[in-house]
Amino acid sequence: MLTSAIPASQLYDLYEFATRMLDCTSLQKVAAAPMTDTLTPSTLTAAPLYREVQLRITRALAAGHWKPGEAIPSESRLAREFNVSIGTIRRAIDELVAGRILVRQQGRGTFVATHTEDRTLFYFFHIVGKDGSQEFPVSELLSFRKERADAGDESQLGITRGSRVARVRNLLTLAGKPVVLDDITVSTERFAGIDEDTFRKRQGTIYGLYQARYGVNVVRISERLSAAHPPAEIATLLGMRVNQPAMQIRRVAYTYNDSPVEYRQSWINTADHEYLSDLWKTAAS
Amino acid sequence: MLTSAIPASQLYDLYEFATRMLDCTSLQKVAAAPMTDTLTPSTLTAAPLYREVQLRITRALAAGHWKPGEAIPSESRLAREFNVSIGTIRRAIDELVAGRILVRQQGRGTFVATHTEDRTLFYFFHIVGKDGSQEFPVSELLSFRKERADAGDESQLGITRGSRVARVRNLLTLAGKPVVLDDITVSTERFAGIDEDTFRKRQGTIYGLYQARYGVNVVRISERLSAAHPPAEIATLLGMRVNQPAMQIRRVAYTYNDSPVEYRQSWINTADHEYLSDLWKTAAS
DNA sequence: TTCGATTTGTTCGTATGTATT
DNA sequence: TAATACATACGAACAAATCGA
Repeated sequence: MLTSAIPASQLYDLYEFATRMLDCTSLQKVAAAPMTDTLTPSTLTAAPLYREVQLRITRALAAGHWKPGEAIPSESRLAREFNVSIGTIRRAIDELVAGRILVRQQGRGTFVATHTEDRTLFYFFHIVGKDGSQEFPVSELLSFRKERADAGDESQLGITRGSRVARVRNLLTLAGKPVVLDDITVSTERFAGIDEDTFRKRQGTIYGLYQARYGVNVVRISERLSAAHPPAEIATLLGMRVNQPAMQIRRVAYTYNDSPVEYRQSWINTADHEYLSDLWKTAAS
Repeated sequence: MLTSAIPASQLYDLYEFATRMLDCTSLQKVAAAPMTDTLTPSTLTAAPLYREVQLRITRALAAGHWKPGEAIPSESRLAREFNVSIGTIRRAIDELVAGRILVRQQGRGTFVATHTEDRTLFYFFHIVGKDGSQEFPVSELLSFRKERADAGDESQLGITRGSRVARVRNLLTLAGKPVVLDDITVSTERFAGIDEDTFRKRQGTIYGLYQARYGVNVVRISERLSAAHPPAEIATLLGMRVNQPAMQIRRVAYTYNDSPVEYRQSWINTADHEYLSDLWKTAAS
């Protein structure tokens, strides 16, 4: 859930935003302390300063203050606004960049990451050919329904049972073969007015749709995989014989502050494809 | 997920990234430049200074200069040795810490990560109960053989066909039930004198054994998952009925410099357990 | 094309805080 | 208590990329 009390519809300029944050932050004494003076050990700093800055930037992102694809204010500007050194700003942004939430570009600025870029796609899409080839999936909408949330939705999405949800069935094709069947559930409260056409006529990925049209920025996913025999209906859709094993994935997608926004149950035909879990090649190779 | 309008030529960000890193390796001349002198901007430094430092620290680790569990020299000492500022040293170490290769402890020092700590175990072990519970597996050695490398070993481990390998079959039990069957292959060249007793009488994890006894530090793994019917023999070992689906995992474990050291084919009984892929909860939550 | 302003990237140095021994 | 080591924060200077005049 969004921790900020600021409605996303409202727009504040940065200064106003910063002051408001100063007012409503509980750790205000830290930030309000005169940084220009020598750092008095009065602090009681439960958290270091860069975490406070990071938290406030994250809150601004969650509040939709800076839209995906847009630049956030420059480091020097943020340093002035928050009254901290530019090094502290960089430190705060570092982790957001590492978490693919922000993207830095030398000479241009720092931007809110979008789901429209190639490299972010394979951060969330892990199906590759058994020969190791990475292909872009072709998406086909199979069905769209509006229903009431069940127990599973309640536990995975943190919404109350009986609230309204949209369920989308989507088929992904790789190299002409059906490979992934997704059953997607989202709350229609968060995605107000979502309908079949929204999905059908979208450009790009589903997470790109969430981001561009609803301001919901998926920044992290958690997946649980197992092997099972899919129901006959699903086996057919995936072009599988009955009694052939498939991989089942249950995914929860999160936006800022670990707030769950989408629950997705998938079946994967692993005849020619597999799930790649590559625990990050860091630069420390 | 995506309409495949993008040419396949743009696919490989990872590849591009890896290549850049390779270039880094080939920039040895830079690293060989006398760091003891004042840093002349003459360098042709394609890579920044902190990368050079990082590379040299990594090389020292790979050379077994500092053993797992031991402290590396202090930041101030390293700064003197390399004749760079302490900030540059910290920057170089940052990524190694993020990659779980080093561990910092305030007031104590910076240590080479070991596979004996609880928290590092679940970095490489992803099987959890379907209720989300994380248990410590009990390991049982089923067989040990020495053979010649086949084509699979050649491609996965980068060793020549016909060279000597050791093959270990290992069963992992969780909460009293057999869940994971591992078929492990390593080169006896890298693990000289390895035998059945080495595995049987080890303390702790297998990667802990590699680390403590052979100085081989596994720092990264890459896994490819699919669903299949296991052979009857394996189904029996896992307490599964025939024709019941299981998850198959092919894992390559790497040490420093992306050098492969172990190839492991696993079967998972996903009746009560599943594979957890949790793309890092960063502190930026 | 050149130039200058802006923005991020790198490196240095210093001071101080905090945890460990 | 003192010394050591990592953690945080500040600031300065310059490099490199970008963009528009």
